[in-house]
Amino acid sequence: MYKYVLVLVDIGKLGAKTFSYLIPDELKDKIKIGQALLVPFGKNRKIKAYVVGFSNYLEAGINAKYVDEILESEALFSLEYLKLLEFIANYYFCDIQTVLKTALPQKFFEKNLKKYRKPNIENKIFDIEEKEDKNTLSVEQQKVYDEIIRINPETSLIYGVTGSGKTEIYFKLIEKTIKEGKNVMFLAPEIALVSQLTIRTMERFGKNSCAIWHSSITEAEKYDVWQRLRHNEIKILFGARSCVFAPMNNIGLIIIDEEHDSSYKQTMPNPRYNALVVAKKLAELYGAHVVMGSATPDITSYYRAKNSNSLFVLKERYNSKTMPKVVIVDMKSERADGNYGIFSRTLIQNIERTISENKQVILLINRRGFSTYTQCMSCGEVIECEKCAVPLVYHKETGVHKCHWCNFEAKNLTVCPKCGETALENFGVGVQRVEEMAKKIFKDARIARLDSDSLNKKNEHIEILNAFKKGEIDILIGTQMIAKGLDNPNVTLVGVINADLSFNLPDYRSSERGFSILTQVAGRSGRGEDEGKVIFQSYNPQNIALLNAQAQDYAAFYENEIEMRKEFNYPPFMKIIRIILSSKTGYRVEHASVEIAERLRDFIEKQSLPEKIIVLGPSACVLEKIKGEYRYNILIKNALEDKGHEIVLRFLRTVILPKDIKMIVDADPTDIL
DNA sequence: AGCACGCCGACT
DNA sequence: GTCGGCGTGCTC
Repeated sequence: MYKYVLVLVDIGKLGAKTFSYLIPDELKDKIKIGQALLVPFGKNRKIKAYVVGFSNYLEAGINAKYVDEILESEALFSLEYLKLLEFIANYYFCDIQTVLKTALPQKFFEKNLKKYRKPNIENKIFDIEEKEDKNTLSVEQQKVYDEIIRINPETSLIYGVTGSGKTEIYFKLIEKTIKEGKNVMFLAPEIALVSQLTIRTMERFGKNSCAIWHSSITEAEKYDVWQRLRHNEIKILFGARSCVFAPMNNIGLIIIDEEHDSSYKQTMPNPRYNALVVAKKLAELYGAHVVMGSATPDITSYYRAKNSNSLFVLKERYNSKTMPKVVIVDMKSERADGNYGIFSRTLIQNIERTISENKQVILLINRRGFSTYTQCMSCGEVIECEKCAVPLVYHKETGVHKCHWCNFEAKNLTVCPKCGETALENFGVGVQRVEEMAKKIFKDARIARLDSDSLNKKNEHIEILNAFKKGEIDILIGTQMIAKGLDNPNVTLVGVINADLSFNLPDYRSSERGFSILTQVAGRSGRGEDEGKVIFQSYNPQNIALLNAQAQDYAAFYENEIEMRKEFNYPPFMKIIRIILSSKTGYRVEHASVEIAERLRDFIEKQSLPEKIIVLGPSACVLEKIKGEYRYNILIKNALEDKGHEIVLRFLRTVILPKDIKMIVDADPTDIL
């Protein structure tokens, strides 16, 4: 029997920590993992703490106190659950407390200790009419479904062009899983998509035993859903990234729709987890299956699926709709012909025709604000954010120069901060400029803009989308937000103002992202009866990824991309772990980075695994200064999967940094800027 | 978070 | 000379 119980407490902004307490005799055998205890903390304070483990010894110098009592005898999570979180902590190089703090609803840590009543909230915001199951699978869909069942891989990838009806296959799989008495977790990358999916699925399966889990549901609801999950009252759980932390038992199937989407990876605070990785681990723990789907799969997912006989392809559009016709317009020759505008003649003509036919247009410009940078025409100074070393972006609507990295805003900036001349000019094209130009050119058209800056006003986003759906808007102009999910049969033209933008970031995944965005927007065109058209404007029309996107040929894109990945040792051939060091003082981080990289190389050399782990850097990050912090990064490429990970983890445990230097470790980063 | 310890300005 | 400012650090 154990002497001490290991407990998680939540102490303010510093995050959660674990502490050890003595188990009093009367509570021996009664304390279990996942229970809430009342423990003394600091001077005459009592706080709530969750049981996360047991032990028989203490670190030197610690004076353990006794547990007061058990607050909630019913466990809120299981040992398996903790194991999952432990895996995440190791994989993403952070401590288990941080993972626990992210995973558990905040309500768990509430100060007041009064007993919780079950909140009388229905986690069902929808009015659902159950529809009859009259949708039969097409021959191709049925074939894919049968193959998945026959081969039965742990992880399947359905690669199907937009509109090929992946959802119908998901439904069949859900049906089968539920019949077998198991539960389903259904993930989508964004809350809006989760809602759509939920409605469709509930129409099909009824709304009983369904629930939703993502960062925007209320704490009370989360608490309620948590309890229902613990009592196995939920059969289908819909959610976004954080849904993988919901304590669902008896999972038989995890569906991950739009698996290529970068939202599945948490980039900001630790743990920087990827829901796909967690889902696979979850599935492993429960003997469940993972089924992923995408029209533009993640290169790594596709590679793995292809090489493990778990790739399933849907080639045809459902209801045999034709794919939209895609045209690339060479903006260089447009200039040579004297058109220096944002819109090519082809695009203008097509927009005019589309509107005159009472059809709708979507224009994508992957850049917020009015312009891309502001320069002084007197001294040449480019206006940068003082804290971030990136150009400030002019937002005409609000008359403000804004930093897209720290949200700093300079108001009424009319004179050059360096030379004092009134000679500032805005260069480059952002959504706001496109909107302005479009309003000038298409005077009679009803035009709206949708980007993350227009989200400030509540509900504006939804109102715009509704208006567009109702046909009250002719041209919808937006950033990549509009590339996803929009299903509007009246849209027959999609224009991409600058198709080169996404390809030109100094990052190994920029081609993949570019291809994916272009393919996704292209898929917004021609979803109804009429054939769709897509126009990509480009200054580099020979770009292979762009041509692949034009041909909507993922397989060709994949073949090119995988060659590059192989040649330069990028994923899937080697995994990346990125160490970012930062500090207010530039030379301090630089020195620390050099030292750490050296020690890391030594450490790895001692393992004698030549060429299996490569350490690159340190080098200044592409974004070398953010929020006043200078940034350096070390890139580790690892061909040993888990073993390499383990070596890096062991090394990192030996690192002690001066406190003015911060370190972030990002496993499988989505970008390396 | 709370509560203690700790080293510099204006007060009965 | 002291009361108290909230900066920093610790809580099993």
